[in-house]
Amino acid sequence: MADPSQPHVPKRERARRLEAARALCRRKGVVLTAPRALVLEAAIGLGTHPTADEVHAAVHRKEPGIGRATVYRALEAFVAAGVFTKASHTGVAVRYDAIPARHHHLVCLRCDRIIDLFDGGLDGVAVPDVSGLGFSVTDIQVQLRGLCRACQTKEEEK
Amino acid sequence: MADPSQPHVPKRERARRLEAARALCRRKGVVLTAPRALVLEAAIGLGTHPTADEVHAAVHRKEPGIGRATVYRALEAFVAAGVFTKASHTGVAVRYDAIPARHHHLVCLRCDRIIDLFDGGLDGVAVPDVSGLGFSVTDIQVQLRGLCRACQTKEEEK
DNA sequence: TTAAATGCAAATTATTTGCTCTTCA
DNA sequence: TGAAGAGCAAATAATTTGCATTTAA
Repeated sequence: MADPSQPHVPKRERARRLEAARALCRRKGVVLTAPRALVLEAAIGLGTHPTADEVHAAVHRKEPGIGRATVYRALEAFVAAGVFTKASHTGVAVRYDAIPARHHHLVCLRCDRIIDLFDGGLDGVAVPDVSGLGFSVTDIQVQLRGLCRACQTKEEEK
Repeated sequence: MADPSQPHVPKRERARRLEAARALCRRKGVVLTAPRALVLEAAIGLGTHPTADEVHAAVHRKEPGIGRATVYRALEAFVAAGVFTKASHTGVAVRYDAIPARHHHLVCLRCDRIIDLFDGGLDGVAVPDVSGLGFSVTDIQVQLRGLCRACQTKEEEK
């Protein structure tokens, strides 16, 4: 089931990513148990931006014994270690934005708070031409991810 | 329950936003029924980036008869009309990103597909200084939102 | 040998849907 | 009058948690 809008990632590149991810796990002290190794491999192998359930399905095909919770927990462990990131999402609930004017967002990775950022410099970012990918852009937005003040304090306390 | 990390939005500004939103609804043919008017007011009044449930709670305080589904449907109607946007989230499931290298995303607003974009120009965007907001940035990412090729076709068919 | 990871099932949370009743053009 | 919106309850989907068991440093 190839995804035509997702440029194909060659096998060599995926192998490279996998090796880099393994190395990062080692460095960060994330133990690569057998189930986690499968999760890592599946998530990278899928190539797109898989959901936890898609990863679970792929893993489950190879090793039916592996449960959903294990996959969810492994993915979160990878995110915590900086091996993966979450794309276009924080928190479990949709957040609505009532400001029509162009603006940007500070996204706290710990508490999912979103803070508005009005910044002329960012507004000036030129929209690259992605028509070659068949994509039509209606909106451009910069996300700065990190920790809000409150969460920085909480992290220090740990 | 004021949110200290969210700069306070003065009453005058909120009133302006509310009026602009009402005008946009009129122009887009979104009928502002009584429940929808309350949703609009609550979502803008909350000032932050509320979840559907937070909006529902606020509306419910004023008018206990209004159900959750009505709030969800109203918010989606506003998004469809371009009155609101979704901040930092598309789709209902978290999507994981296995690419550690700096890159950006095309986000399809219709099918929630995420497409990687490697673009030197965007990589060069300078991170603005937001230490004044107490925020520490670890990552900057540009999101281009719009419609992927497949969804453009589907929209035309409608 | 002990803290961390797993597997399963149950619980929670977020969102959607079916259906009937109401409302507004 | 006829299509769109509302309200409620039930269904579905995504994610988390509790707990007994296994595994890796």
